[in-house]
Amino acid sequence: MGAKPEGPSSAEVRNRQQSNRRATSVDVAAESGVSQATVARVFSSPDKVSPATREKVRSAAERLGYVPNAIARSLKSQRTNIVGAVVPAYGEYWQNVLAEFSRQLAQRSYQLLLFSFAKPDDVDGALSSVAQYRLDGVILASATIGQSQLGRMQSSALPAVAFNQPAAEGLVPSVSVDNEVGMAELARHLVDIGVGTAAYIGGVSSVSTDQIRYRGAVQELAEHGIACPYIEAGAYTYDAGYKAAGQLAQRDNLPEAVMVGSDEVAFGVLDGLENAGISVPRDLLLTGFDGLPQASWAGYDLTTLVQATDVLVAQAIDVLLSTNGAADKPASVVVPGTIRYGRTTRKSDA
Amino acid sequence: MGAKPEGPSSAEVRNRQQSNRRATSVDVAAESGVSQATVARVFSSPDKVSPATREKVRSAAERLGYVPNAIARSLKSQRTNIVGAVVPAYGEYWQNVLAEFSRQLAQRSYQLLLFSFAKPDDVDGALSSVAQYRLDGVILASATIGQSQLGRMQSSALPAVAFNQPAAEGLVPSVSVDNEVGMAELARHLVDIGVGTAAYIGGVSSVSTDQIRYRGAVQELAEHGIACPYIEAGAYTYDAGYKAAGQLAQRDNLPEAVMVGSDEVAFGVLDGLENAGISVPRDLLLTGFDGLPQASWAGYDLTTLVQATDVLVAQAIDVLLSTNGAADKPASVVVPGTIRYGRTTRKSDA
DNA sequence: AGACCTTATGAATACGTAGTCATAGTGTCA
DNA sequence: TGACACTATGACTACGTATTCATAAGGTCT
Repeated sequence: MGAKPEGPSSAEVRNRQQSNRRATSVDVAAESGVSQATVARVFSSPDKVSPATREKVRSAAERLGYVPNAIARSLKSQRTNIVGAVVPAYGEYWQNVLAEFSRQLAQRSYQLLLFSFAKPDDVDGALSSVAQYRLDGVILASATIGQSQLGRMQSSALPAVAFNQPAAEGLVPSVSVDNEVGMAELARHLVDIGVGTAAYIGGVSSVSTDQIRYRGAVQELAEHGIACPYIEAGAYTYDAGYKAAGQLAQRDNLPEAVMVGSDEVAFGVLDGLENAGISVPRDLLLTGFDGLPQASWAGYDLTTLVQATDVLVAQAIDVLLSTNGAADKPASVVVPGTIRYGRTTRKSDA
Repeated sequence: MGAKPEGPSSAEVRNRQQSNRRATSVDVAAESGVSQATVARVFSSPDKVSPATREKVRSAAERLGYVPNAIARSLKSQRTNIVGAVVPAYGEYWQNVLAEFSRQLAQRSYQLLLFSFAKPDDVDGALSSVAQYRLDGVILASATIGQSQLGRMQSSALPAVAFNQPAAEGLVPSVSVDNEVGMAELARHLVDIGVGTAAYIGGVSSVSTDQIRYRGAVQELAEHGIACPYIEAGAYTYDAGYKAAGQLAQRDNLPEAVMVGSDEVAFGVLDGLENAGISVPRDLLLTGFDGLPQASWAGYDLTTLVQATDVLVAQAIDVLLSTNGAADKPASVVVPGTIRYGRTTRKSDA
């Protein structure tokens, strides 16, 4: 008789497993002989509970396999500990950014809820989806989020931060790399090594980062009397770059250098040029933008502007989670980039 | 007097904006003169409400800027419409898989909640985090999720599916590419083109996919009297492959072909070999595994086993969302891969 | 010892929705 | 016309937790 450890409790357990219902704080309260309020306190503010009670509750919880229900917690406390991210489904750059967000948010014990979209048209759907979950904040990545959509965000109570989306400045707090200066510095580098003619290959000309990066290149080059025609690849993909390079190669007057608006496109351009018999850097110099991991791979070894993704992301999270209602004007953080000097601008005839 | 469209309503709006509180179904009910229940029905099962009422409620909701609260809905309905994903934070392969999951889940109007981890030790934290949210299911990616952790998943009520994680078979429903046969087919391809000696470079030898892929290579090669020593790169990264290639190059007896357990490592191996003056495919043939987008890039043009990520993901989602309690044994889906023939196994002396 | 403060706990309530049950109204058939 | 089926709607409750308020116990100070 005396060897029976906890009679009613194990019956409890069996009942619950049978009914296949997760244990609640009420169950734990009954099991440990305290009130539901105390159970809640044990899991949310343990120091308000005496050590003895705490232990009693903890062990009861363990026995029942109790896990606090974050949904209920969120409903009551009005915070979800979840940050949303509206991001394009594809693209090396965004995948890297996303991974970094996820990592840093996890460190702060936030989760990341993903709202990805394949086509720009899907953004609306993603955004209205976002509104349903009462997130603690939302990251708006991708420049294909329109002004009107940003405006709607602005009027909603949801804290938001635009990531690398210069067009959002003034509407929504934003964090970006210094696109214009970065591209200008790359241009300056080309000037320094004696380039006399150049061209620029962008992804999609209507995208704000594309425009600003191009502007940086044009202005810097113009100061040295160098023109810089714009070529549109049509997408931010390897293939688009590959094709653009093919067309460029057919021209009779090849520029001495080509500046590409993003690394992923630049890889395509590089391979496309080689395929057309144009050797980089022998026949033509090449620069990228973003600083993707692949840019450092020996196969490419691309000169590019490296975005400090970790810093950008850290800033974005700071802005997002410290959005006190007292913000009169949306913050707008700009982080400088760093040039990575690769073989694609190493003049062989130097 | 008669020109005043809706007196109390606009006051309502102002009050709410002032108090900065989101409108609820109760507010909408008051505004439109119906009960809260009817408002709820308009948004969850519209066909149970007469068209007239429906319209009345919709317009009131619009006026108040009402958006249904998914948290409350989830609490009540016991389903969240959210699927969790436990995934390594880094690695090309996982990033691609994740993007595909996100895309396909969005299509089925599910959201993806990300639990990424940087080190294998962080998996525990991620998993206990997962348990708090009452997700509709969870995707366990990465082979670094241990057996005991899988066992715990199994006993929890949460539907789970292991993605490309052969070790999980029998414990948890799983979906994988056919690692063993895939690698064997690559080996067979090498045999067919006359390779006489080979080596295998894996990532981490304790990982189950690594072991199974190696087994596939070894067995097929053994049938043709070819040995295949195992070399461990130490990580599933470009750098690890690059270093491994450097060490391999110092040997005096170079194999005719090297099979690498994953594309990302293979890229490193390729560049590392070239760096050591070993030309692929002239001096050595090379195969990868996974079928990353970069494998098709002209710069690499790698022979590899392409995983049909879209199919794998679709299968995983199916298994996850159709997990009827009636499943006696965990399903275990294996999807065949397809060889991509690139320049890295194109014998120049043929 | 009385007044007072601190700590630990419980009872009760609210978060915003979905679903159950009851009810009034409307139409159908014999 | 009465019995019956069906539709549209409202009142009410439950989901599982956090928090406020009240209360009891214990400790401290003069």
